[in-house]
Amino acid sequence: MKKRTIDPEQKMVWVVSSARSLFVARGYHNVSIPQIVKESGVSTGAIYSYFANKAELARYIHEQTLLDFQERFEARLDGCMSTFEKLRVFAELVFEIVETDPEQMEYMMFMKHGEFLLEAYPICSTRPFRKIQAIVAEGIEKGELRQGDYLLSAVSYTGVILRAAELRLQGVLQEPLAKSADELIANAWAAIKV
Amino acid sequence: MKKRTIDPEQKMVWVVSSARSLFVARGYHNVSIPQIVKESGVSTGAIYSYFANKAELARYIHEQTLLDFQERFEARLDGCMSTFEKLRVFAELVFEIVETDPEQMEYMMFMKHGEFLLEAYPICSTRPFRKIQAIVAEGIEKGELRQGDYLLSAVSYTGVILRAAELRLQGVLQEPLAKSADELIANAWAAIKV
DNA sequence: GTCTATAGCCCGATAGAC
DNA sequence: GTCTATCGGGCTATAGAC
Repeated sequence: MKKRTIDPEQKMVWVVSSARSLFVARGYHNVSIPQIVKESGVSTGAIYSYFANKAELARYIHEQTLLDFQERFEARLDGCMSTFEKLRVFAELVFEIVETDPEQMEYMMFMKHGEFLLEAYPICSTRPFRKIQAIVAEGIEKGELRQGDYLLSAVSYTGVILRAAELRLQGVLQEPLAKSADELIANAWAAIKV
Repeated sequence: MKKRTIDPEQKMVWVVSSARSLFVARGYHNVSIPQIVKESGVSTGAIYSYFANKAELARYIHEQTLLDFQERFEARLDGCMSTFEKLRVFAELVFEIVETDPEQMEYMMFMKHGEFLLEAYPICSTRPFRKIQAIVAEGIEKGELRQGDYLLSAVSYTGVILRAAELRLQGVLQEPLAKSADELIANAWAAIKV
C-alpha cells in the first residue's frame, strides 16, 4: 500500500483533464499555467516535470484524443460489410462523442488550427481521415457509390456529419444528435450513393 | 489638394489589411501590435487612435469580412428562381472566394471560435446563415426538397460546401474548386433533393 | 492627429529548498 | 519527485512631445 504520496500518474491525469476543459472553454492562449495549477491542484513544478512546456501539454492531449477516436472507430468497423454500414459507424461514433463527451469532440474539431501546432497541420494524414477515404474509394470501385473523385465524395459525406456535429456543439441544433442521426446519415449517404 | 499628410483612412486600410494577413497566417494571439506596426508602416499611436484595442481591431475585420460576403451573396441571389439555383449561387460564391481571396475565407471560417470574441459566438444569427435556412425551408415547402427538418437540410447542404472549402484551404484538395464545383454542388444537392 | 518611448503587467519557465 | 518563490521577457496600452 502506498500511503505517502499520490500516484504521479493520477496527477498527470488531473492535469490533462483540467487542461483539456480549460483549453476547450477558453482557448489555448487564454489559459495560463497558474490557472491549470489552481484547477488541477497540481503544482507548477510537477506539471513541468511531466511536460516540457505548455505547447507539449496541449499536443499530448490532442494526440490522446485523436488516438481514442481512432481506436473506437476501428473497433466498430469490425464486422461491417457494406460501405453504407462502415460510413454509418463513423457518423454514429461522431454523434455519440458529441453528446457524451463534447469536450473531446471540440478538442478534435477546433484545436487543430495552428494554436499550438506550429507546423501546418496534416489533418489529411490523420488515420481516421485516411480510413474514410479508403472506404469511399472502395465503395466506388464496388459500385456502391457514384463514380467520381473519391476525395470529393469523402469530403461530401464527412462534411454533412461534421458540420452537424459542429452546429450541435455550438448549440444551434437543439435536439440531441441521436434523434437526428437517421436523417443526417441518410442525407450524407444520398450525397454520394449511386 | 492634400499634400502634407497621408489620408488617415488610407492608413486604416493598411492596418486592417496587414492585420488580416497576420491574423490568418499566425493566429490572433501570435500577432503582436509591434508586428502590425512593422508590417503596415503605421505607428502604434495611430493604430490605437482608430481602434480601442487589439480585440476591437480583430472584431472590425471580422465584421467587414462577413458584411462583404453577405452583400455579394445577396446581390447574386437576385434573379435566381429555383431553390437549386439559389443554393448553387451560395456554393459558387464560397468557392470563388476561396480561390481569389483565401484570406477572407479563412478569416470567416477559422477566426470565429472564441479567439477574440468573448461572448459565445452567435453564428446562427449571421445573415447569410439565416438566408440559407430560409431558402431551404421554402424549398421544402415548394416540394423541391425532401421533407424533413429544414435545419438539418441546411446543415447538410452547407456541410458539403464548407468542408470542401476548408480542405481546399488546407491544401488537402489540390485542384482549384472551380474544377470540382459541379461535382460538389451535385453532391450537396443530392443530399437534400426530393 | 501622430509619433516615440516606456510603464506596468502577467506569463512561462526555472532555481533551489525539501 | 515536488513544492514555492521569483526572474526575465514580451506584451498591450498610454503618456507626453510634436
